[in-house]
Amino acid sequence: MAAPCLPGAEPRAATSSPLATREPFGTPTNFGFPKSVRILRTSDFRKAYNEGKRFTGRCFAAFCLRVPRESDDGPRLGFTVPRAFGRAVLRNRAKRRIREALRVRLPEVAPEWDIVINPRRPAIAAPVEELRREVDRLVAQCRKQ
RNA sequence: CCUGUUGUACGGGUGGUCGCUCGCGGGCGAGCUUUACUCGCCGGCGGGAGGAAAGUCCGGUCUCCAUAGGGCAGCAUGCCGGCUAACGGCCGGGGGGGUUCGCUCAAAGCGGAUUUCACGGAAAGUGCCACAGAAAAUAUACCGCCGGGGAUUCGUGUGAAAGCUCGACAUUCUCGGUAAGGGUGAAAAGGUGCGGUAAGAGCGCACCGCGGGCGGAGCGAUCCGCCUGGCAGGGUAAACCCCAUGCGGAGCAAGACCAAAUAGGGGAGGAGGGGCGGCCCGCUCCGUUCGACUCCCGGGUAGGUUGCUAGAGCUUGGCAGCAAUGCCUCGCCCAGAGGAAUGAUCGCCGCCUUUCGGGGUACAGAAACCGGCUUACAGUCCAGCAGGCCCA
RNA sequence: GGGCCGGUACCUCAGCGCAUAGAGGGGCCGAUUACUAAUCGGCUUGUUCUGGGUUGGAAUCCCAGCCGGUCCG
Repeated sequence: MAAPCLPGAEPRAATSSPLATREPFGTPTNFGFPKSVRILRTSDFRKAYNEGKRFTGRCFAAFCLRVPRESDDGPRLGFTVPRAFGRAVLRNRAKRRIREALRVRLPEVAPEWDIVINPRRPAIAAPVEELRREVDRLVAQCRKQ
């Protein structure tokens, strides 16, 4: 493979960050994931589960809730992995892989969304391309206009 | 050299890109009159999972409840000595059991190697011991053996006979002696041998075992020797229990501070209630006028800071000790998150495997912190032991 | 961070030191019926979760482990 990573998803995202220098094999740059864009409160999780729109894939289920916000610190993201999913190593791996796949696409999502992700078992071993495809479908639903 | 096993050390390396979190110092901006301080943004440097972080089976540190106090109950531990902050852990020693080898004709015994043991008490008491067996815990009825007496039958002597005398390899009754033997059973009231006897028996003797005493060695468990007693008396305490020792209870969601939330709203009960745990005592706080506390209705907050990581810490060298470990010394700072970071992805190299396309690379993720134990684990290094092959 | 409970046939369970480890359901075979269901008769099945230990003897007692469930803060 001459250009092994990111066949389709990468180029237009990079344009939104003028300071980023383009690396030859780089994934999109300049997309942090600080605490301010994470869902941290139990009440926020509750609301997303009860009122959010459900989006189901093979590797995860997502609950998306449109929240009116005056400031533009959205969109926000949260993860829930139950104990029944597996041991701690597996829970962490599933969560981290989905988070990284979604992190680089976050600027495309409209800021008014709260998204809660429930990973599923296949996310532990699924190839990266499959994860990116599912993230594509999720982002398409919550895209910025 | 290969395989197995036990212990020990390690448990992929390197580079690119994009992130997360903590710390350090820098620039810019804002709050403030300025310093200080706080907040935001930007880029820089440094740290960032384990040997088991796991299971939560033990022990502690720490915090609050009284400076953690007395008794009962409960739980745990249980040969001896040492180590340790402590332990149910570790080290060393003793004793018992198993396996194996040697001495020996063999057994017993002795010695070596290896392995294993929750190894206080069954002469404080209670319970239980199926089946089999005469008997399963008080030892003694039964069978058997032996002796005395009687009856039957037969024989013998005498006699006319009845009967009497003596005897028997027989059958049976009765009185007594005895505990050697009695198919069993996991276990049978010391064992073996000789003597002894009507038959027998520690009845006597020798050796072994056991109890008691004395002496010696050892800190001690215990070992060795001598004297003495004919023998105490089954097993089971991972059955109840007894003895000794230890344990107060809860746990970082412990606990402390700040902010927010207010009204001590309405109603009913009410002399006791809380700290306090299974119970009692004791201590302490609040209350019986101004009403503690409990219940119901209604309402509010469930955010931040701290505890939070420099420690029974790691490491270099030396000394003491058989060792566990301790002491001295050189150097080091090594995660502190909080819906929970420590990652994702792409190369190259290493290792294993291959049907030459490739595939695989263990067990596993800190949650206040330490010391153990246990369990999981691809592969690699070293050492010990066992087995096999090759060379000399 | 703590407490408690369970694991026995394919399933649901009983059994509390001396059993050939049972019951119900299921399954299989046969009878009945034109056929099926129901009914009746017979048969089938255990590493008692695993590994040690105590005992003469363990599903049962003790220890360790594995798995599952549940409760409290």
